[in-house]
Formats: sequence, structure tokens, C-alpha cells
Amino acid sequence: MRYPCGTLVVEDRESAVKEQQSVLIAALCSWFAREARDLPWRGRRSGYRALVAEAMLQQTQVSRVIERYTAFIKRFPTIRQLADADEQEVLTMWQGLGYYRRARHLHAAAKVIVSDYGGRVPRQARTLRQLPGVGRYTAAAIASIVYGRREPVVDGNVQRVLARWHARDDPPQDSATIAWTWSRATELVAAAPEPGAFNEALMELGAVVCTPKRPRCSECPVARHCNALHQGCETRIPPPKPTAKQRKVHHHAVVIMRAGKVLLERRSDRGMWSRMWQVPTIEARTPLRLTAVKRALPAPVCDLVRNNAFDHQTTHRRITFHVYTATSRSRRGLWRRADDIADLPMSNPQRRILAMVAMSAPRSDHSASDVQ
DNA sequence: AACGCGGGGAG
DNA sequence: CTCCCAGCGTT
Repeated sequence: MRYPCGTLVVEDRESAVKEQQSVLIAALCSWFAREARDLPWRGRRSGYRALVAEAMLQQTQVSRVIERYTAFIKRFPTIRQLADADEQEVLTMWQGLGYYRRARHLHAAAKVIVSDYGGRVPRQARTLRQLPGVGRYTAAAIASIVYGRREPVVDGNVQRVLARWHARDDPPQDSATIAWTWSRATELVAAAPEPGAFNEALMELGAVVCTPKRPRCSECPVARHCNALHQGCETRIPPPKPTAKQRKVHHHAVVIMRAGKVLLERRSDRGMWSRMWQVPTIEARTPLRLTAVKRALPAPVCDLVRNNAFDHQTTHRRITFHVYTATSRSRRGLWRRADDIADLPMSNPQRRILAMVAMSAPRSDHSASDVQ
């Protein structure tokens, strides 16, 4: 014997682990080939389509993205058309998806790709990573799924699946946990015959089977490799987060109608819903009385409502909104026809308010003489 | 390392 | 109602 027994034992164990790992990978990929959902961004692949899909899918459920992705691609079929588009129109197409900064990053990334890379999406994760809005996950997802690069991906699904396979109940937000997950994903993708398909399969499993609550272990193709299931702790992974207290903000929207038109303003360049349209809205830590709302309004807006009768007040979710009829002829602010706002980017709550006002408000027009 | 960003669905 | 979700950029 050339080697001491201890070394042989270790080598045997390592090869056994590797063999089990390839069985697992094969079972997962076979399941994915059989059960993969038919999603709009699967099928005809391109770097551009993947870039759009991945941007939309960040923090957003697949069902939400399905509705928007097709319309977005139809409006901006090529990366050049997206790069040449007006930001407001990009935001309008993004409307309802939330996290609007993603849309601006995507727009900026398209411009960079057109100007610096001849309109061709980079194929290396390291290069993709430099684009605005493209982080470690997104770069690796595009590089592996579209271009077949052997890059590991870790999103929330992967983190949960791997934690359960290994029965690790560490807090998912800890940097040590994240590092372990990336390391494990790297080992796995190194052994996968098709890196892109494996990455997609891992995420798909987390999305449809290995769900955060009530995982469908009876339908899981790799249940027999799952240590959490064996130990009966799959529902306790990941562990619940420590109480995160969120301070809430009350929005008071002031709808001012005149002659079938509504007064709108555009939000500032920074913060929530930046550069999107809304009716004038006051934000406060606590619910405000009507008088306080009026007092907080910018002077030009306040002038419009000060001497007019209060018309209507109701609440939609956490937004209280007030409807006034303005008789003043002031031309300050931007008046838009209530049915002519489809092309303006607005948050969902704001758009819903206008829809409700349009449906329920009595004729707020006064007379033709009011129209300027 | 912690926080901000925004929707929708579940409980 | 409240809680949950989970990538990227900023601070």
C-alpha cells in the first residue's frame, strides 16, 4: 500500500460525496427539463431579453412580471430602441412593477451597451457586473443562462434551497451565510453538465416547490437528498427575521378638479417615486386633519382650494385623499384632462385614486365659462 | 453592515 | 390591518 489508510478513507468519502452530488444535479435538471414553466423570457433567448427579464424579476414575483414583460419588449423590441427612448416612457412601461430605480438602471445600462459595446450585451459576468443595476446575481444569471458561462447564481430561492438541503438554519442576511451559499453554488455549478440549465433549475425549484412557507416536499425531485426534510426542520429554515419595525408614512392626496381636468405635479428627482406624476400629496408620520393638510400644501396649490367647499374624503389603503373643486383661474401647476394621463408615469396608488375619482365624483365642472 | 426602494399576496 | 418577500446601490 502506497498510501496510509486514512488518506484512502478520506478520498473514498470525497468521491462518494461527489457522486451523490452528481446524482442530485441530474435529478434536479431532469425535473426542470420536464416541469419548467413556460415563461415569456424562456424560449427565444437573447442578452437583451434576459437583461429586461432579470431587471423586472428583482424583488418581483413572476406573475407580476409576466404581465409587463411582453408589453415592454413589444414597445422596445431592441436594446437600441430602449436606449433611444425617453425616460418618462420607460417609466410608464414599468408602472406598477415598483422599485422604479430598476427601470432607470435598465435604461442607463442599455445606453452603455449601445455606446460602449456596439449594442451587444456583454457575455462575461465580470463585464456585465459593471452595468448600472447589474449586481453579482444578475450578471451571473445572464452569463450562465444566455451564454452558457459556468457562473454560480445565488438569489433568495437558491439560498433557501441550499440551506434546506444542508439543514443550515443560519440567518440568511448574515454575510457568513451568504458567503457559504455562494461557495456551495460555485461547487455545484462546477459539476453541472449545463451551468445555465442547472442555475435555472435550482431557482425554479425554490420558486415552485421549495417555497418559503409550506414547501411541497412530496413533489420535490431531490427530497431524498434534503437534510432538513430528514430532520423535520424544513419549515424552520430560513429562521424568522428579528422584528423589523418599519416606520409608516401617511399620504394625503389632494385631488383638485376643474372643468374635467385634474391638477398634477411631478415628484422630485430623489427618493420614492422620483420624477413620477401624482396629484399634490402631503406625507406625514401621522394621519393629518383636513386643516393640517391644507396648511401643508404649497402656496399655489393652497390658493386653489382655500375658499372652496370640501367635496369628498375617503381612504384607499393607507392613502387618504381629498377631492376639491377649484374655481380659481390660477394657471399654476399642470392641469391634465382626467382621461389624458395614460402616458404619464404614476404609482399604482395614485392612478387608482384618479380612477376612483373619475368613476365616483359628481360632475365637478362648473360651466364652460370656467374653461380657459 | 444597514438601510431604502414598491408593489402584491397571504394570514 | 400586519407581515413577508429579497437584489442592488448608497451611506
